[in-house]
Amino acid sequence: MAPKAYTPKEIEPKWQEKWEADGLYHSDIDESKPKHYALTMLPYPSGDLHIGHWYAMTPSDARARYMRMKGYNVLFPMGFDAFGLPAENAAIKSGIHPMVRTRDNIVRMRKQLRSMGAMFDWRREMVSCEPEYYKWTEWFFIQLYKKGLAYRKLSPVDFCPKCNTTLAREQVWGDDRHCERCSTPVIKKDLSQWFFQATKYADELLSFEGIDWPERVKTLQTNWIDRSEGAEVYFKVDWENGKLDASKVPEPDSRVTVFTTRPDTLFGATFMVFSPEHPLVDKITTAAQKEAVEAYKAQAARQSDIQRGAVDKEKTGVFTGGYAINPVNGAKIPIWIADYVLMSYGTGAIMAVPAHDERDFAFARKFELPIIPVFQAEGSPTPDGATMEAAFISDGVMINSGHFNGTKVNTEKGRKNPAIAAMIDWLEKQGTGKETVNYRYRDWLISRQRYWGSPIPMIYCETHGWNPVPDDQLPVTLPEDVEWKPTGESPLKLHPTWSKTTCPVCGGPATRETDTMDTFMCSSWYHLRYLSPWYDQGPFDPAEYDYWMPVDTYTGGIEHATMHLLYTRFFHKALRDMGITQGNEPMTQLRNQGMVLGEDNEKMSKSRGNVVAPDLLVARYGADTVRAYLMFFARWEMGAPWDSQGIEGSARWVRRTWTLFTDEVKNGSPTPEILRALRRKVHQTLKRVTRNFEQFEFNTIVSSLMELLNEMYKARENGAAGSKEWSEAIDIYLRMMAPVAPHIAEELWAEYGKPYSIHTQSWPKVDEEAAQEDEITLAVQVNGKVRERITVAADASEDFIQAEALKVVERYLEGKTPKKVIVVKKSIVSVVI
RNA sequence: GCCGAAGUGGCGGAACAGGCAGACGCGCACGACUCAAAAUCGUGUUCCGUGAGGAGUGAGGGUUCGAUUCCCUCCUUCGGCACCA
Repeated sequence: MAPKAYTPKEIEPKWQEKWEADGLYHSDIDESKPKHYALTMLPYPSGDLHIGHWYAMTPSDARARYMRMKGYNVLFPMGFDAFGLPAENAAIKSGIHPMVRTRDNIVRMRKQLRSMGAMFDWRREMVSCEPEYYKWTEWFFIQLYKKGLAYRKLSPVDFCPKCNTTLAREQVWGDDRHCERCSTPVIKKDLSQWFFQATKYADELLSFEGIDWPERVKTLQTNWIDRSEGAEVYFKVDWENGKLDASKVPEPDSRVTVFTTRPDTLFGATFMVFSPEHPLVDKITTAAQKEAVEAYKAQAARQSDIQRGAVDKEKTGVFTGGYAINPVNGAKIPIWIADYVLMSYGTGAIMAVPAHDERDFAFARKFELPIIPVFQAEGSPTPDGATMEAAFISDGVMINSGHFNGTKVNTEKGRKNPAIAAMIDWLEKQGTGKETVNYRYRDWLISRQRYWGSPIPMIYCETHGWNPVPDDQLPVTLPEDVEWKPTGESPLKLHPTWSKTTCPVCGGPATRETDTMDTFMCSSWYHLRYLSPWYDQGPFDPAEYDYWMPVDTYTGGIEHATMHLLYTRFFHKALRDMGITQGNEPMTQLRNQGMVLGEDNEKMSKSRGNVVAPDLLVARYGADTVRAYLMFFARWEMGAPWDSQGIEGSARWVRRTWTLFTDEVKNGSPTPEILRALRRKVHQTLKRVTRNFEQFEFNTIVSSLMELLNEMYKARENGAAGSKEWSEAIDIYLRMMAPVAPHIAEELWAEYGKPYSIHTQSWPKVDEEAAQEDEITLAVQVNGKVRERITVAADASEDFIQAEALKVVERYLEGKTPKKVIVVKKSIVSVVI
């Protein structure tokens, strides 16, 4: 009998339909089983499923399937992150409504997702642009607002003067920072926008206690938040020329606050630098300096922080004509503006200590400002500020610092540095400063001047200010009858009636917020909507929450390390403090996959023409082969360039499995050794594959199965087919293969008359005894070089092994007695002469 | 500049906890089958050397009987941040 042909085109849709019809992958609360919530990052419905989606999702699916076979009640949902810029830009170009386009794309992508044969529970699908979903996105906004975590403030944004709109960061192109649409250079503009106070949680976000996340992600988040310890110091500032009084502690309304990590160097502050955007600049600038200051401000406004930050840039700046009083010594120091001070970090103003800061040093030398060293290396001659060649930054003792002289200075930050501790104590006693922690992390800017996003459910009334839309009026839905104008103005703003409403307080005429929310807001809680997308009494059913949360395993790309993952953690913690969620973290375990590059080793992109289309691969090889190859061809967390030849190997493996399992069984008369060797290989493989699944080592899962298959071919040659050991091998092999290649495993399982479905079977148990070796080959080293090998019984004594080893390497011993012989059981004998 | 990850055959990669480097696969070579080719099957495939043997996991050093694995210095590539006060 010739083997049946392997026809994935028939087998795969057949099982996909049956699984669907049987609800095989429905996950429901079952208190009798431990739960496992496996989550993979949801796609943006761009139109077609990319090979990158497959690379992210199929190993995650395989592991979810493995967990299910291990006895867990597994939830593995899928949905769409459906709001966002591309759909809106396409609408402006083509006139097709984003909702129409997005829904079309989702229909197509759903079909493509189904072709993967993943165990998604489609009853739990969520789509973030549907009103049933964004109703709750709005609701969450209101909860955060009510908790005092949402606020409005003026914030500089990139603005295109020609299109008359703000631009997202990805819409600003090139080194000259021009508008994506009309190529006009962008400028910065202050707009009043909504923020979430994420910085309130900065310290807590720095703690990763109790979560198993990659070190890499933890480092990225830690660096992103960038906590630094120091002090704020208050300087009295002269903005009505000549009214400075050094003897008085400045009143809050007549002072400027600086943040410094080196308050111990305060005596060396010889000038002050403000960011050009600092609000006090206009007040302190004297008439004589006004022209120069205005010119400098205009020039700085055209640049981004990043351009301004270009490392080796020559220092520039302008004197304002204003002065400040150094609170420690009453010195009158000039105030400059310079673009190396950023409004977005600290307080936008610094005290400049040129003797001990490289940037301040360069600035002082260029503009001939005084340099006063305030500490020096112990026992060395005191440096002269006029002739110093570089800022001094190491351990030492304080000098030129009044009663602080002699205090030790080291390079530690914060109170670990005795000089800093002493200065902070003194500042706090004087009321001219206090210990402070500063973060690079900023509050989360929520507002987008765009149509295709969740509306911000706020209403503005002339008399009652901002108020949230009442709950019973949620969701605020997007109007459909809008015009797409290439002016860049949000259609919500242009709509004749949409923004007109009544004030929830007084019932008088009021206007809606026409900005929409950042789409990261949608993705900060989608894992909660999956729990019960049908639920309408709240964002999720608490019963489902109690059973499934937290997410046990979250998988996705590293590119979300600082944005999405940080927002989600913040969101969860904020909700926790409102009693909406429980526990400190939303996701217990995180794993990141790498990227599939094009065959040219470059990032895949349409313009490069190196995109690999999964649909074509499925048509040619079947989903099982594509899945197997994606798991096999690279270390998952690393990724690798695509290899269109390489997939042939996985295709061969799948076909060879098919051939072996459907081919005529030749009954033979195998020796007991052959059968024992077969069992040994089966259980050794099972042991490895189990470990590999636990540790996300997908590539070696497939290679172990390939090895076992090769071994089974040999065993069959030797007559093993038909034995009970052979049957066991088939059974265990298929169970191990099922998470990787679910269709062929199901088909062959049925072929053997085993009970449907293989995907509800349990994961096999390792027979440790069967996995043991009878004989062991040891390498024998002489002075670190492998010279011979010996094969001994597994239970051979150490003395016996040593004697055997010395016998075979006699000719390498040069007649000497070995100084030392080390026997490492099961592996090596090391002889030292 | 700072922080992080990674460097192993022609290629992707393997090596559980410091113990035989190169599993598995691609590619390539040779052979079988075929009129021929594809597919399939078999054999070989780190480098140098006919050989015995020698070298070898980015480079150099160290610890150790023994290092891809641990430590130090350096180089390269990739990612993040970047005048962060």
